[in-house]
Amino acid sequence: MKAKSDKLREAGRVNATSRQGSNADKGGRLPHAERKAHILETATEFFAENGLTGQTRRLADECGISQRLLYRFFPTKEDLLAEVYRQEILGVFKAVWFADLQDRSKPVEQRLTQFYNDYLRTTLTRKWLRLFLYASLSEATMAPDYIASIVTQLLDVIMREVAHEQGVELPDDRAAIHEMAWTLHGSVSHYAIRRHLYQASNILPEDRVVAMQVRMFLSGFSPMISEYTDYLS
Amino acid sequence: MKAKSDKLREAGRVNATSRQGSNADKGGRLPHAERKAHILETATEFFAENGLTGQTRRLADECGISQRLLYRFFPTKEDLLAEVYRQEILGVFKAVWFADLQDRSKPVEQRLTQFYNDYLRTTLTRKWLRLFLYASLSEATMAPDYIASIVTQLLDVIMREVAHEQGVELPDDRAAIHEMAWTLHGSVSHYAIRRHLYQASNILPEDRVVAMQVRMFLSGFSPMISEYTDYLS
DNA sequence: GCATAACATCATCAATTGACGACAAAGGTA
DNA sequence: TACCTTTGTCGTCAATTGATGATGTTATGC
Repeated sequence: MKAKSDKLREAGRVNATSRQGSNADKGGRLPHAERKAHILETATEFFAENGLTGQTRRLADECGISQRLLYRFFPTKEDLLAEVYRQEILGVFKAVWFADLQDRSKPVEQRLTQFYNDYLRTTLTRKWLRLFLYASLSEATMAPDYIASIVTQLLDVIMREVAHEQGVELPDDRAAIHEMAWTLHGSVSHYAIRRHLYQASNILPEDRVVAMQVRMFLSGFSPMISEYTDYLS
Repeated sequence: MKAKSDKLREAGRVNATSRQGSNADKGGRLPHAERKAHILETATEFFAENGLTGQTRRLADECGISQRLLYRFFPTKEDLLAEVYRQEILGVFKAVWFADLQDRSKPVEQRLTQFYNDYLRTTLTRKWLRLFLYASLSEATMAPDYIASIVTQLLDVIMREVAHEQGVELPDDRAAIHEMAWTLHGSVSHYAIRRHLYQASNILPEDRVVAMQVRMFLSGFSPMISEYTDYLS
């Protein structure tokens, strides 16, 4: 196109100003690492909205580059998807959560509300949830075991801490312990799904919902354990 | 290409012979209504597994018919998808649930466990969940308002019945009431998602999980209401 | 039998889509 | 300036995909 080639030529003549200008909208020439990072960032948003079947041409449009250029950074679309998943899905879990959840100088109700407020804000975002669901629905096994492992460890810690503060003894069945913790964890997760997927309106603010759910979990904790152990006898 | 046209011709012959051979696999000639029902049934399974972007040719293969025949029953793929959604997603809610949930001759714990056991078995199946999630993720607005309306009414009934049995007064805020009921409803729903989507292993049987979750909800009901009303003062 | 309508397939089109070779432009270096 | 590496685009291929006209095939009424 004439307009585009004119713009490029002009950019070559006026060095400093045009470079800064094109850097802002990623329209100009970029070093390898920077361009790749920009593609990954855009691709995350793109696939989260359009699904993993979104087309490379439209992604290239969103990036403001030609479709061919995508293949200079990623050999195939599959590789791009794998990289997005690795960075944006697996890379958001914080190690500090484990430490904070086990800080017994604070009441467990405070620890849980703080954790789940942070979890909702940083992990259960629209972008993360939609990508995760698209990946889970597709047969492509994008290593969900890693996430399962992390969440399982979180559930273990939560149950141990609550049981300790309430002086309740946990059953031996580890699957049962996890299922009890899922009562709270799943409730929070489903709230996020509702909010970001079903476009539900008229929803209370996050911190209010978390406070209610944590309170209910702690109040029902001992009776829930009883329901399980009573059944066995 | 020669190879391709040969393959197609051979496939046609094989189809013809096998059709005449067995009528049990819907391979033969069928009246309009029967064929349409069979297509819808197969399409539900097909799109639930492969997503709404699944191709009409593969669906036709699953049906054991030619791709062209699909368009004798549905003008476009969109129409087929809409019909699947209408019949398999919207058509599974039972009116009897409302009556049973309000039958005060039985304790509310029994009513809730019975309802959610039935809900899990008949509605939150793998097929239903995957289709519903695919539809929710796609921008295609497949009338989620209808489902939202039904679920909202369910939540209203549940909260009213529990509050009545426990002698607790509900707050005025309808959004808050719904959010409290979602604590249980979302927890059960997320259990189904885990089971059918994440292929989670080592999960307790459904009735045990429902019993635990209902028990916890009832035990934490009053403290949850307090958490809400206390905050307002 | 035979006509007719319904059932079903074949062959194909036009648009889409992942992928890639050829080529141009920009920036650094001697 | 001449040269080379890196960045970027154009044009295109082969396979896929939704859709449709032309054609074959079977049941049913007369």
